[in-house]
Amino acid sequence: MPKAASPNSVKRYSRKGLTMAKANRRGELVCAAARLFREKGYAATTTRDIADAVGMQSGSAFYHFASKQELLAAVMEEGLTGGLARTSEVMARPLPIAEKFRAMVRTHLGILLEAGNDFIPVMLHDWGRLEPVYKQRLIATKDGYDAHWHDLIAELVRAGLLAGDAKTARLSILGALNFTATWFKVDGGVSIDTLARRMAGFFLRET
Amino acid sequence: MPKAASPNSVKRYSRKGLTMAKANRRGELVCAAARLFREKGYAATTTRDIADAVGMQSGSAFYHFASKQELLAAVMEEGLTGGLARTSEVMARPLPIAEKFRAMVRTHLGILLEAGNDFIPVMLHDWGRLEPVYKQRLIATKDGYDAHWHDLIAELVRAGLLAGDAKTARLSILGALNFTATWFKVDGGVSIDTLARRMAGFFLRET
DNA sequence: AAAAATAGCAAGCAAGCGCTTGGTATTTTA
DNA sequence: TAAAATACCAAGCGCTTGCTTGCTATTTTT
Repeated sequence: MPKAASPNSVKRYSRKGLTMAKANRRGELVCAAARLFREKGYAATTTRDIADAVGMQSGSAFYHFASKQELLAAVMEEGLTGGLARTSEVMARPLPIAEKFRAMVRTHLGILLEAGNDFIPVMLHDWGRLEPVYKQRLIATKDGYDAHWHDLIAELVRAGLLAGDAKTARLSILGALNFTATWFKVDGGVSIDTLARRMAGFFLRET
Repeated sequence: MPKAASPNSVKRYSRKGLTMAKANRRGELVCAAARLFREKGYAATTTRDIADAVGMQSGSAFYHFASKQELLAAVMEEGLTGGLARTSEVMARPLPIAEKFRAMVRTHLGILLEAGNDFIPVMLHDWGRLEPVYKQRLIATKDGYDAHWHDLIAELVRAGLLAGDAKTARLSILGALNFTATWFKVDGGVSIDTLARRMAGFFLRET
């Protein structure tokens, strides 16, 4: 039985070790899925929509992904990997803590709002639609992400630059930042840079 | 042709003029739909799920609602009407502005997090799945809701109790509050009262 | 008491869904 | 250069979906 060889899911789509979406057909599917999931939601997006968006027959997408769930997981993993990389880089900068906070706010808003960055918004909106087995595969990366914010905000509270307890501060700040994904429009008059400066200024207690 | 008379959609389900869900069969459908839409999302919830939840045949729900979209609109309208009533009552109280802010934060968190209040969370999550014609019917109520927060926060900024410009403050605060709907668990150790006090304290600049 | 309105049930239809299958052209490896 | 792997296409299968239809039992109105 010469069964067709399908590499289906264990497949690198990177260049020089760095995650680089859209480098091949599989990456195109992930990007198209991310865009459509963000626009219409996971459940309301059909696998035909996604295949059409990259000029494929609807069944052909299942050569690259075993299921629609695996595609959703790939979208979120792309977002988490890219976001964690950007965030780690900012955290490693030798900056005064208030400046680091401003840079982190700007970076997080970039991850959420910059054109083409649909991955994390999909995760924020459709995390509940991802089956538990796929969630587990992402939680480690997700925790690494949160840890950076945990450390950053704990230090800001200790320095008296944020009010209240660290947990309330973290949940409030990340809630406010994440919620921008639901209302921010690229052509809405305010740039990401400006929004980041204003929001950081709203939270920080300058001394 | 003795066409069956179906009152479908123009139908009051109130008692003594006050919106009182679950008072009749139609109200039961709205509440069941709200719970299921919140748990699984609008698109992933079937009309059979909803009918089953109230012990109806799947087709019978369409005696009360012309379409699944009308059911979604009814869920959101129930949330907006109830939320606006609670919010207006708080705004009318003769309180010092900082106390009024604390009361508004508590009320808003109640609308989002109290058991059985699934309506506004559905609106926050699935607003994008509502067809434009239904959106327009809700926007007036939605604006009345926002106006209260607009006035409240403008006054707080003028009084020096909130930092930054009023728009940034409003978007940040409402973002932080609304995002609690995605992570708050009733059995998560912290009560709504406590959370409200902490979040209000995080935002306010006490003088 | 007749008529009409209310609130369903039982059955099912057409369209759309995720996914599978058998095959093929091209590229890569042995 | 033969064999194997890659990256699809064309067709369609079985199931689920929102919604419709014809009918009936009960309550309300005239």
